[in-house]
Amino acid sequence: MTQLTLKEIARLAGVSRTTASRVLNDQPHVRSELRERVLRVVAETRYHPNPVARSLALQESRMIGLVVPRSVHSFFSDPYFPRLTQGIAEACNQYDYTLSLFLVQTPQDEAKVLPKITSRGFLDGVVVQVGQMEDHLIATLADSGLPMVVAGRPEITEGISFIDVDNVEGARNAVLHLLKLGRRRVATITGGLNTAVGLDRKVGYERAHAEMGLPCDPALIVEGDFTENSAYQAMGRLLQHHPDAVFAASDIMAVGAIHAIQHHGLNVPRDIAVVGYDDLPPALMVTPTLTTIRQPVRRFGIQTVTTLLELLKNGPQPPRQVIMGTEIVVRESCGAILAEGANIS
Amino acid sequence: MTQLTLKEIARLAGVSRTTASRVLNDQPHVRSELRERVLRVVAETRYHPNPVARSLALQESRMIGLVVPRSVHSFFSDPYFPRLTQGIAEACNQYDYTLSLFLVQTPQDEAKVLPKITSRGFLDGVVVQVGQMEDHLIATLADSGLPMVVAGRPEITEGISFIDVDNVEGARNAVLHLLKLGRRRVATITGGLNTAVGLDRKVGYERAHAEMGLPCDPALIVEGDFTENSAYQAMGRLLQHHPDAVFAASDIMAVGAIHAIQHHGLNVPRDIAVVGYDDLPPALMVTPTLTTIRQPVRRFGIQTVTTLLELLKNGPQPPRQVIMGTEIVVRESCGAILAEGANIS
DNA sequence: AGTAGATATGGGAGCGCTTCCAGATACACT
DNA sequence: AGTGTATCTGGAAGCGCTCCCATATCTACT
Repeated sequence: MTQLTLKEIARLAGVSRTTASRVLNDQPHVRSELRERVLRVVAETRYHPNPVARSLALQESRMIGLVVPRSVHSFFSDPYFPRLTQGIAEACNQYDYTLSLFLVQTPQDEAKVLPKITSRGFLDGVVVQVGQMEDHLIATLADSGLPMVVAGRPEITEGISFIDVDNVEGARNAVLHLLKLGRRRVATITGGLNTAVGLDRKVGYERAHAEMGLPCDPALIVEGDFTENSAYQAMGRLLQHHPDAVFAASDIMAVGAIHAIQHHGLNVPRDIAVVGYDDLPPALMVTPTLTTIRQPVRRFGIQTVTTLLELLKNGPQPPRQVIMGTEIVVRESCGAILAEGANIS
Repeated sequence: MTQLTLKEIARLAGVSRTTASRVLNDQPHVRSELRERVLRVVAETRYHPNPVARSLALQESRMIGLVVPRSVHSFFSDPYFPRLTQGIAEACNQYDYTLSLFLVQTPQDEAKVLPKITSRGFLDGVVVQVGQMEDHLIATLADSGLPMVVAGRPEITEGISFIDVDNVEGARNAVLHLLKLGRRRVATITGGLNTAVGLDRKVGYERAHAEMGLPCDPALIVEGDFTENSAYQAMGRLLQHHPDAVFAASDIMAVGAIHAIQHHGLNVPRDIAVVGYDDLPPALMVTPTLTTIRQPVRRFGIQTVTTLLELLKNGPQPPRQVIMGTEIVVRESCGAILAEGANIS
């Protein structure tokens, strides 16, 4: 079977390449009779235009890249990355873009992959998942001129479009939930305070107290590092200060906290209520099941793409910075469900 | 800044396009003086050839696709997919290929995405993750002529290259492990027996018995469907037949089985030893920690790519079918670690 | 000095598509 | 019939690269 090209289609339909091209691109100035003839030939031969040639001529590839830097690799152990990818891929399908994936694990990868990403004409735009200490990568991409949207909050936001989840608001709601259930000594195990996420969630904790007109006891704030073990340790220390609730800045840490509480012979949620953050599978595996903050990860991915596409459509313009909300998922560990009021003691 | 092209580079270096191209592609027939001059200009201008134009001229894109059909979406909830992707991406980086991702979730997606995938010149080859009932997709891709490797075992293997993990051997080792620890009433909770994986693991169970010259008691074989709940139910039924060990065809099911055993007041591993399959996070979250079969998922992804690249290099040829081994991860639930010999009762 | 044979060089065509633009055709008027 | 306008049509150039092939240059011979 001879290689199918537009020229061949045109020949078969008895028209010129131009006319055939017009038909394929739904352009005017083609007699409906010819249009039909071309469409029939296309259908019969199952012809599809060569996207590479098309990209070259149009100077746009209809491809966008997703760049995942090495520091994000913790994400491979939680469902964040797959869900994000799913959202992004979904949006790409919808808008007829192709997604290509760049996992940058080593500096060598970076040296190899970055030039490719920024090569003219290869990608129309790029989504970069923010990790830690990736200013360099983001800066390089930013001034390559390639349209870019950052998923997460980059360290420098100047002139950069990004989508972030409102960690302050999420944490605030978590803590507010506990306070409204009548808990009055609400502790927190923070994430690493060298990360934006860790800091934001701590701010949310403080803000909730301020809103309710309650003081924050510094003894009830302990730093963890997002691992279960760090939270287990942290909870051990917290217990000396008799909290009646804990907000852990991640589900994994919440699990660590619950284990610590239980090993001290106390009951969750009766003695100490717990709220986590992320709504990952561990939240359901633990006993009692975990009340937590769910992030709209899939929608987040979609948002990332739609924002990028807007950037593409409208050319260079003021960067867009979108902050998305969260939702609280109430389960057993906060004590809201099992016993109404009885817990307020 | 004017658009950089090969022509421009050639002009700056005072040579022809051809010569410049030769230098960039490490081809002979260029005086070393000229070569250097060109390289210097390239370095100064940070020029990188336009990959799209290159693809068009070379008739190869150096892109491969990863196609994930809708039925694989359970994979989004376990780390299989991220790890596979990681392996694939790693290999792509190494061999200078770009990976593009196609999530085919709906029939509409399929209609939209398939023509794109099979368009001439767009992808050099494709890796298809096998799900359930995807013969159609695989068949379509197969006879589009696009070089293809299937990750997993497709329903029809005729003329198709695929990489699979040896589920029979993995299950066999799991059960052998239990038998060698002296267990004599080893039950199994199988996966859905309408899936290749479910069937293979059951065959492994039987084969282990055959090898040891032991009979299989049909009462000790119960079908689950890979969910925790199905295993919990199954285990309940199994208990009436007094097994002293259980091989569950997935970790999730092993967790269900352990819960059931414990709720009946029995001890794992003393009364009943348990071995799972997959080595997913739940294996570590449960008490006692789970002995299980680990799949080489990342290496699996890499293998998938190297096989595809061989196919690309050597042209159409007999399909390659690779079966990869597994390894057993011994933890507490099988009783091998805590008590040597004491369990043999 | 002359020539075969190797080695360098660059013009030009081609990859498959889009699109400008000039020319052809149709239609409605005076 | 003749002009003007709207509507079609297709040749040709161009997107940025590779590579064939004809030509130019350089060695090492006789």
